[in-house]
Amino acid sequence: MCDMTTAMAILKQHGLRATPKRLALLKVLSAAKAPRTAEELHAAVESDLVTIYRNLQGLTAAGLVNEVRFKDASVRYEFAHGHHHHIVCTGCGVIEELEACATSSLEQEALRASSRFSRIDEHSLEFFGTCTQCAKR
Amino acid sequence: MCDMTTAMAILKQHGLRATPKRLALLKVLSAAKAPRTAEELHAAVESDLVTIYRNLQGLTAAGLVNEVRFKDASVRYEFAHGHHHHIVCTGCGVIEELEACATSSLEQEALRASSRFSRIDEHSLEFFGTCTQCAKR
DNA sequence: ATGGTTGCAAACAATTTGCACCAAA
DNA sequence: TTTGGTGCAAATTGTTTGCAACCAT
Repeated sequence: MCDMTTAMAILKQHGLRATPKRLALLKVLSAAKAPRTAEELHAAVESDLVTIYRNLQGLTAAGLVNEVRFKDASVRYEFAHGHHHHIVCTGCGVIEELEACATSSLEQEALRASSRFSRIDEHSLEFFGTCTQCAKR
Repeated sequence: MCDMTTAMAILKQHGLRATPKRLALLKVLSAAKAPRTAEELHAAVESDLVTIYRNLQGLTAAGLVNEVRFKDASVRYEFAHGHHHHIVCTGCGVIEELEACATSSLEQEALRASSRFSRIDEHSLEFFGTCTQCAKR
C-alpha cells in the first residue's frame, strides 16, 4: 500500500479533494502488482466508469499515477513509483514489472544517430515474450 | 520506392490480389520517410477509409507493413524494412527513424531480471525529445 | 457557501462489420 | 467464374463532455 500521507499532500497540492472514490481508486492501484485497465478498476472500486476515467486523468496529471500504453492497444494504469519497464507474455497476457532500466547509453546513442534532434527526455520500452507457464505448453 | 516484384510475390503468397487501391497504398507507404496515420493515407490515395483500414490489416498480416503505436495514442503505419525505432518530437510531432537497434544486451538483462519469463521475442522502444527546430524556440 | 466531484445520458473518435456489387486471376 | 476487394451505412469500443445534483473543505 502507498504512503497515504504523502498522497494526501500531493492531492491537496493539485487542488484534488480526498474523496472516497478517489482514495479507493488510489488504494487499488497502489496494491496492484501490475498495471490495470480502466475496466478492471471499474470492476474493483464501484464508481461510475466515467468517474474512474476522470480520476485517472487527475491522478496522472498530479503524478500519482502513470498511464502505460501497450503495443496491443490496451491502456493500463499503475501507481507511480519510479521509472521501470514491463515484460508482457504474448501467450496469456501476464505482465511483469522490471526493476532496473539501463537505457541511458541507448539514449545517448540514439541522440548521436539522430540528425534532427537535440535532446531526448523520455523513452518507452516494453518487452514481449513467453512466461514460464506458457512455455510449458 | 519498394521492390514491387517482391511485394507482388508476397501478396500472391498471402492470397492478396494486386489491386490498384492496394498497390497505391503500398506505394505511398514505401515512399514515406516516416510512419503515416490511416487518415493521412486516406488523404493520399483516394480509397474509402474502410478500404484503407482493411488493406493496412492485410498488408500488416502479410508482413509488408508494420503498425506503430505511439505513446500519444496515435497509430501509424510504415512500409516494413527491418527492425528499427523512432524519436518523436514532443514539440511539433516530427518523427525520425533511427537506423540501428542495440537492445540485445538489454533483452538479455531483462530476461535475467525477470522471475516469470523464459523467453523474450520482441520489444518496442521509442524515444521522445525535442528536435532542433523546436529547440530554437 | 464554493468549487471540486459524481452519475447519467449523450457525444465522440477511431476502427470494424454486414451486405450488395465489382473486379482480378 | 470464382473468390477476394470495394464502398456505403451501420455497429462497436473506448473515452470524453454537458449538466444537474452532491459533498469535501
